[in-house]
Amino acid sequence: MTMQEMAQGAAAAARPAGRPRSEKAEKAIVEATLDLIAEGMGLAELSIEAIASRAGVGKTTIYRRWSNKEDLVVDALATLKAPPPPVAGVSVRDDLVTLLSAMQDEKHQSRTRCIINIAMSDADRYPRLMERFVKIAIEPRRKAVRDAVQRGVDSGELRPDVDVDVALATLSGAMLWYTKWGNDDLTDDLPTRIVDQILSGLTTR
Amino acid sequence: MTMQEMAQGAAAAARPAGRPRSEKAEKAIVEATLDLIAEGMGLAELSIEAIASRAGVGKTTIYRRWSNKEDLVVDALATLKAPPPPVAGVSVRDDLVTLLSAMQDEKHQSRTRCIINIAMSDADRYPRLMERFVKIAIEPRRKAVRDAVQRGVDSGELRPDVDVDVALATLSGAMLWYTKWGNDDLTDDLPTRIVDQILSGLTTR
DNA sequence: GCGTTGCGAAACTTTGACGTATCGAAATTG
DNA sequence: CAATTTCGATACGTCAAAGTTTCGCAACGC
Repeated sequence: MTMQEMAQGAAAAARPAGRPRSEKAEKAIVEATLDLIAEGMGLAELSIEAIASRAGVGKTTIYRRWSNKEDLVVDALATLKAPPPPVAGVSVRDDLVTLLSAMQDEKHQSRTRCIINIAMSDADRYPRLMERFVKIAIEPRRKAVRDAVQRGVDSGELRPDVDVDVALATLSGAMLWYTKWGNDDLTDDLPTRIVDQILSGLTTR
Repeated sequence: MTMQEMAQGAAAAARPAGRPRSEKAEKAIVEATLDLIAEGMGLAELSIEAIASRAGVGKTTIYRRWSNKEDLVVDALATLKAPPPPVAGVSVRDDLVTLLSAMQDEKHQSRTRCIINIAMSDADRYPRLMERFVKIAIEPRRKAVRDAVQRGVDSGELRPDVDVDVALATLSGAMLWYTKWGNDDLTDDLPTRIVDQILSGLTTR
């Protein structure tokens, strides 16, 4: 074995000779998949042929990489690097408003709308997909809100007996509710109204 | 026309002679449809043949009554008479706990699990179905919570500046969140914890 | 340049559900 | 009993999508 062969084996991990797989095609396939999901297509209706057509790619090129639809979707979703929702600053109230506003904005960005659609519609079926999906998409957002609330408890800004889990469910659930069944009147001040009302409570003081 | 013919015409609305349609078969079809939906089958995967098989019925018997899948599902869902969630009593807090507890219980009853599954998964596609579905399943529950909150505002138990819509989203959304992504630790006191925390707020007093 | 492998396009087979038709049996009216 | 209609079962043609194969061309290593 020559030194060149050794170096090649280590670096390229045994390039098998022949035309290398197109990185561009792979990208296009993943993009097309996410686009179709973002447009509201459920996993059941999502067809390989639609993906191939949208990506301008032959079906062969897809099947050479993924053996079935679920594998492809798993990988596609994995590329949605959970952007740690915009980090926050000083007051709990402002942090929460920032996080909820980000959630609201994401409903309009087609790329992250995937997350909502999949999570709401196809979560139960496709359990294998869900495991990974929760990890990459749901958990970071959950953690961001949870951390903000916990920070408030630690700093004394919030009551020490606050149930962080319930607070998380309340805040995120409210945005979820409006996203799904709101009357399209998702005004910009909605996150503010939600946060302020949750923080101050409903009862007369 | 004899009197007998008249009476018969009025009572049976012109029975056309021949074997009458089996009420039992009709029931079995609707039941099978709801069962399959409750088991997590989406409308896309739901097949007429699966319904016929489950109901122990020929496909003919289905197609004789409904011309397509959507019509059948609409009628099936319509049989889920929205049970006006258990009426409430005196304090807003108790009323809300009652309503949220009812929501929690319904997640375990397969018959009403249909509502959640359909609402979350197939709401966007099938708009014609949604119109009727919202009316019979979503709206009554929404109204019950909203009324309870409004009652509290009117009685002075809640602050007069409470945003009823936001309160509704907060309460219902929290339960929705737990139902969908909760850690299975849906303890019986969850509704109590949610209501109490929303009522009292998070900030130190 | 030559062998190898990937490419997109298209043809192909298979699968599963749709919706219709047909069958003998059963239920009902007259 | 005769006519009519529904019953469950099954077979049928259609269609959409899955998944496989083939083809001519392109890209890479040697």
